[in-house]
Amino acid sequence: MNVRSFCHYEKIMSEANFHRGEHTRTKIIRAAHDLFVKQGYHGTSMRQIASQADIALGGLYNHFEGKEDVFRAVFLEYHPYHEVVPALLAAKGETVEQFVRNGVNRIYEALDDRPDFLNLMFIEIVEFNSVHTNELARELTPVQLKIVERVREINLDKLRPIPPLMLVRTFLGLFFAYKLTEIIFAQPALPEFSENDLDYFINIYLHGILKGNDKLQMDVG
Amino acid sequence: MNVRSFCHYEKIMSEANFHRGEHTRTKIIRAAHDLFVKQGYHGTSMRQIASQADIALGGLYNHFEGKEDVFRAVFLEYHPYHEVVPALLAAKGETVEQFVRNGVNRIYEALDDRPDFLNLMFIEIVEFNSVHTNELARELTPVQLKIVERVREINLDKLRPIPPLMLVRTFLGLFFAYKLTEIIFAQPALPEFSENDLDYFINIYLHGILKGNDKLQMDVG
DNA sequence: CCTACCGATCGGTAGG
DNA sequence: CCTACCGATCGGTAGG
Repeated sequence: MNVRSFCHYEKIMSEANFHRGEHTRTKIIRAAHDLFVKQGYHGTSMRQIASQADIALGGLYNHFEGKEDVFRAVFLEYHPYHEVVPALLAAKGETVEQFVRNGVNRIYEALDDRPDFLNLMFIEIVEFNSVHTNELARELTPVQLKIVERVREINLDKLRPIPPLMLVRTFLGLFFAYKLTEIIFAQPALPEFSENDLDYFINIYLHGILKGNDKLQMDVG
Repeated sequence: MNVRSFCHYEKIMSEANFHRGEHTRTKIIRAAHDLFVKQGYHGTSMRQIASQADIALGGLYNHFEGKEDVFRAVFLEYHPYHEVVPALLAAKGETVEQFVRNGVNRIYEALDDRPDFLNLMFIEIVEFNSVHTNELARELTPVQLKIVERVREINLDKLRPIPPLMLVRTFLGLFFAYKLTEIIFAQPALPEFSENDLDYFINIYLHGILKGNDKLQMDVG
């Protein structure tokens, strides 16, 4: 939880008030998140957020400096890295293939509750020219290093020569490729893509990073 | 050019006026596109669009029913499929690898002038819940079939068993993976990613779809 | 009668 | 944390 530096007028605050304030702030962020991913940034008004969070419009400004500040908090609080980084660090397996499949499963399950996590990133890119994304990238540099270290611990004998960071980047790219092409190709009227579509992406990726003629353990293709 | 069905009241129109009207419509779409990709949908006002197109606000409504109608026209006119589909159909090569590399180059060059083509798709997804994307997907079904036919003409001996449509989908996913992870990982303050980053994605993809132990002709990894 | 626009203004809402 | 407002601007439309 952040320091409540947004409360300029409160010099002294009781424990009870502090927790009440934190709770309100959390309510606002959740309400704002739901509205932003559904309606976009400019499409969502401060009045809607206030109403959804069960406070008056003016009350928002006790917790946030303005609309962009609300979005920034939502973005930092709901960014998928909260799920993705622990999943990457916790992934286990004896071979690279097992590691990748385990990592995919962990991430897939962690993001399953939030099918619209991409919307948050898209809003940030189009409405704020990725300024918060860049801010986050700077802050997460040590985390990147930690992940790279973790990758180096794996037995990479069977891996083609690919820099660890590029390995992580292409791995995450897998999900973007899958999700975005699903949106592009999908036609709600027609029968859905089969459920093992993601498997094609995974297997192509695994064949792509592994050496030569080893057959994958759980190949579907 | 589309039929000007938006002018319900026009029963007869002279050639000169028709072309003047078409030109104005084109100017509006270009102006709106530039503003939308820079500022988002709700972030762009009809007044800004009119101003940028050098006409009065009221004049917009002689060409479009409203703001959403303007965006729809921009989306259909500037969607990357205009560049991507011809590039895919025109790709040449004697091996799958040559085909893929040629296709990548054609698409890369065609989209080079429009680094923000993703923004248009992102706005559509977050602001309109992909309704225009779905509309487009339905209209482009025959085009999909044409591309799949084209893929079948290629010598696919060296290819792992992957359905042609999945081949096309993962191929396009390549660009999304590259572009989006570039945004996520990039830090303007730090030295840029090297210029051959895309090559890693391409080579992983090629290794991923091709059989066994064949060495790629132009491998960098 | 038409097309292509204008200046002015409508009812509501924006962030603060 | 609320009520009561502000300057400005929103998308869209009026008559001419």
